[in-house]
Amino acid sequence: MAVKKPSIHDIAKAAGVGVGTVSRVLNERPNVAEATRAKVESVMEQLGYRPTFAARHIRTGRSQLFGFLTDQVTTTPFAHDLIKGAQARARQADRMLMVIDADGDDRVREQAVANLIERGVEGIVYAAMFHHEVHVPKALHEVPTVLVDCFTPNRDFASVVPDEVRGGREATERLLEEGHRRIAMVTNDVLSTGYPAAVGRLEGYKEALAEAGVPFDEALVREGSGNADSGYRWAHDLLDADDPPTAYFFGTDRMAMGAYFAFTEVGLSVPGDVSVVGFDDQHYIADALRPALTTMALPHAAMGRWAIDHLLTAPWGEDRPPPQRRLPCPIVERGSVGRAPASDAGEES
Amino acid sequence: MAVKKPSIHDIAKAAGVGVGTVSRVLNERPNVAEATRAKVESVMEQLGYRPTFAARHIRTGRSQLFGFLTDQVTTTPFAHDLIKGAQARARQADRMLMVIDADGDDRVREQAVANLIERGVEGIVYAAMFHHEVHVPKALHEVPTVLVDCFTPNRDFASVVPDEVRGGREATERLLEEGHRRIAMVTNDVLSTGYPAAVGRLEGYKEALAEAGVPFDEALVREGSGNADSGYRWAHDLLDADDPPTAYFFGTDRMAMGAYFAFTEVGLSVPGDVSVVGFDDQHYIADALRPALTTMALPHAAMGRWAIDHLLTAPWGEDRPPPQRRLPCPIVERGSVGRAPASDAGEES
DNA sequence: GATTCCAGTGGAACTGATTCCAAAAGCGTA
DNA sequence: TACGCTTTTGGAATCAGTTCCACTGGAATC
Repeated sequence: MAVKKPSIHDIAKAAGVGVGTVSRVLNERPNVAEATRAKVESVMEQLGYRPTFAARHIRTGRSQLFGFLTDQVTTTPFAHDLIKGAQARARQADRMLMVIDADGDDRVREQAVANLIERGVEGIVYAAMFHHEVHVPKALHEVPTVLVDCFTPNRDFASVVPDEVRGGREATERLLEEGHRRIAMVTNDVLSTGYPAAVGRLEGYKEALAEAGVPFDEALVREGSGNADSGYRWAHDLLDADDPPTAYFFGTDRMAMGAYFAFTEVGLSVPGDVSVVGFDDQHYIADALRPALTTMALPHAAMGRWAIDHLLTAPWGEDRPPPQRRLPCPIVERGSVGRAPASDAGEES
Repeated sequence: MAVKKPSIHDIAKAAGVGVGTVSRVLNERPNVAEATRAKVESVMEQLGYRPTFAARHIRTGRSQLFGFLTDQVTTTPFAHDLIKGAQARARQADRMLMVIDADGDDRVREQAVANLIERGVEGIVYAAMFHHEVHVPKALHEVPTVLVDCFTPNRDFASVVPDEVRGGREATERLLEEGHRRIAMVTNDVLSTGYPAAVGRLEGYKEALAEAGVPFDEALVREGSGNADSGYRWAHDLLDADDPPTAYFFGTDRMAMGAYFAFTEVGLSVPGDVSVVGFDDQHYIADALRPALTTMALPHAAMGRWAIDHLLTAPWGEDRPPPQRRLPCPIVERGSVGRAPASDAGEES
């Protein structure tokens, strides 16, 4: 059977040196004679030596490890970008990531945090899959923590979330820029949920209109539910109006997709007849639509990166209020926004 | 500043017992007097004791850890189901998962494997994001490994992949069952790639036709490229034929989505006029289409589960050829398959 | 009353690294 | 040749656990 893995002592014996010397070679410390270093290295090579990380960890106290915990059933394809962003930053700092999907189970969640702490993580990223308020395991207070795409009621953790208001504003501005004045907005959830993604995007929409001097018209707003069906229905509903909108801002790409079907059914073309901006940049959908959908990207990778970066660089243990960071949602230009019909264009024409 | 974390020795001293006793309590070993156990536990509670996993690992040699390595830029939302499946199985066995996205970079990949080995992983899952042949870092031979959704040329690793042929067959059978006889098939990639997903699904399509006694008709097959545009174009192309198909089997859901647009444009309704089956079960698309798309699900969660299960239970070190497992792609019935028009129905009617 | 037996316990040895101190070796200069 | 540096080296102590062996003391058996 496989022989026991060699330890630093085996290497020392085989190379005829002391363990200290082997350790020095391993860590590329100075003050090792070139000949000795070569000798030790060749012995390591020969015996197929691999250092045991756990031993180093226990002695130095450094685990070089971060925990990454996602909080609930992730029916979204978002998780991966978040993880990738976090991991990229972690790799730069020579750290690894332990990913756990708690899958909406509170016991699993608690257990996961305990496990991570026992494994000595230097910090934990707690990521939600959509922007909302969360209640986290109390054990998180034992270790540096950053919340991603979520926040606690009393803001007692650092947190990084998308800037929904600004996203909504910029989406609307893009449409105004092309001369549109009758711009419909379908929220990505009912407002009564209080979700920042629903409330904030609408808020941004209003801000942009106000700034452009376009009066807000209640009749152009619908409370959607985020899915394709909802987009389809509300699009038809808005199309039935006396003076239908020339542009649509949907709170999700999925709703925009549903709306595309509605437009196709009534013979309207995008962006010739109507312009559309989505939200989320689910590129599998946005890229696949014809024409491809212009949409606001959620800064998942950036949030993941920010979270790890904060864990790496922030001074922990001090008591000042933890930062609540908002990251912008960049617009992704594809092909669904066009000039407003001349008859409808405002003062710009 | 925060006081040093208490160790097992601190607990022993505080509780007035030996370290051995504390260890016994910690591991719920027998032969500890009830009073002692209670005393020790209360002290642990008081001092906020957390065992240090690394120390246990180093002594017992058990890391309770698996590595999960994805091999390239994962533009797909698939990764997450795979991870979830693997993690669910790992949790059952009280193991954790270290996830690394190598992102197509060979150096990162090598480095990642080395890191995982140094961290003492009990095994590594190497997952591709689409079914194809891969070349893996040689260091993987040092540790039990399972390949997911991929395989090596000489089959020297255990591997678990979707049963593409069977998936293609069952998708086609579903259509035949409803009386369709002119069934188009658009492959999810050009066949010259040799990808099992492209070649295999077509193969299954042919098998199903043969079994049903329906002659294979070259004119009903197109080599697609997987994306929505490709589906849109080939659908129009097929619709232009003298005797257009009554049913379509697309190698990806995205192509099916593109085709939906084509059907809408020419005024055909699904499933009344044409039936459609997709592949991949990208539910964000499949659920969002109207009607929702019937499609074949890739067994991602099942593959992840199988991989960890194999690592946990297979006898390692023996030399028999590693298993090459194929898992079925279950059909997900939604609403896009209907009865063939009477005029077109075969002997079944 | 002596002899087993065993549950309960303490603590030394060990795991594989790092760290640090003391000692050895090498080198230049007086 | 002796002296003082610096460089190089060996190895004990340490980290936080587990494991195992030896030792109690009380109950059961003879």
